[in-house]
Amino acid sequence: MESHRKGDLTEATVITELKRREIPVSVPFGDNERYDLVAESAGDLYRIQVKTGWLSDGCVEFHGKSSHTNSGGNVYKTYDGDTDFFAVYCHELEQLYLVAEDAFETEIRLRVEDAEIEQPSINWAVDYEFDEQWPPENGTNDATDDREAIVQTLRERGVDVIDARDSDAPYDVLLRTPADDLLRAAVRRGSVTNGRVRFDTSQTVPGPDDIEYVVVDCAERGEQYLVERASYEHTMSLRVTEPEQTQPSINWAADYEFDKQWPPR
DNA sequence: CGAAGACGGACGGATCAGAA
DNA sequence: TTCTGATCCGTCCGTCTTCG
Repeated sequence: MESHRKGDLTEATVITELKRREIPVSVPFGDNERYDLVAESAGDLYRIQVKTGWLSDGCVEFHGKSSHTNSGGNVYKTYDGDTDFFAVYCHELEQLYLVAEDAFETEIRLRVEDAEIEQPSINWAVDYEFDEQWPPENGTNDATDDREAIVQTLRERGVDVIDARDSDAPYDVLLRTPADDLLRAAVRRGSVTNGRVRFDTSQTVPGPDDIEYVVVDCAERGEQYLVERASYEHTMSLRVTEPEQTQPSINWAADYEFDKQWPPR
């Protein structure tokens, strides 16, 4: 079967699977969007890109990238931020998987058969089965756990941190400088996507009137970053690898490492 | 060192718009 | 009407990196 028909079949199958679970599904008008479906859970809308998974060496494999050809050859583009989840349907197994867009870079293999050598890095397919992943967690408990862990790490650095969790204050913590100043800060978990440390810059992060800093903890890089809230307006990411095109406006993660920024001048 | 994951690329197919 | 380039897609494969 040619690729487009197979893709259509997969999309139809995924819609059927979602409807069978009584999940509200919408299909964007036209095919100009980089997601195929919108699914609703508890009032939240999630963009879903449907992918066909194929069985290879005991793994369900799929690509989280699109490719096309131009005069310069092949061009590959990831769905960086254009979708929330990949719904992967494997026709051989008749199984639907749900993988978060930020769970990998360009490709992931979900192991369905036992590996000859057990490795902690194995992505077991059962962990990604749709019913295991849906509904997406709203993150409330995770956020609390994250904040505690981040605060703990800050204290291990010797920073005097006052946790404002139980207050109504817009900030998460107060950071006491060696000069005895108290700085209002939000703490957020960061993750590496396409060579950039990204963190939540949505409306849940207070504005520069309410906080002075955002502490970003990136477990993947084992690093904490200190970002001045006034240094960005809406979005912010920190470059960890060289981009294809160098730009003067790049925010290099190394410049924001906590130890380099603390204490603030 | 070997196995598995990650990454990048080649290739084939379809559709559409614009130019010749 | 035909051709070409751009924009999508899925499938397959080679190579590099990581880890036990």
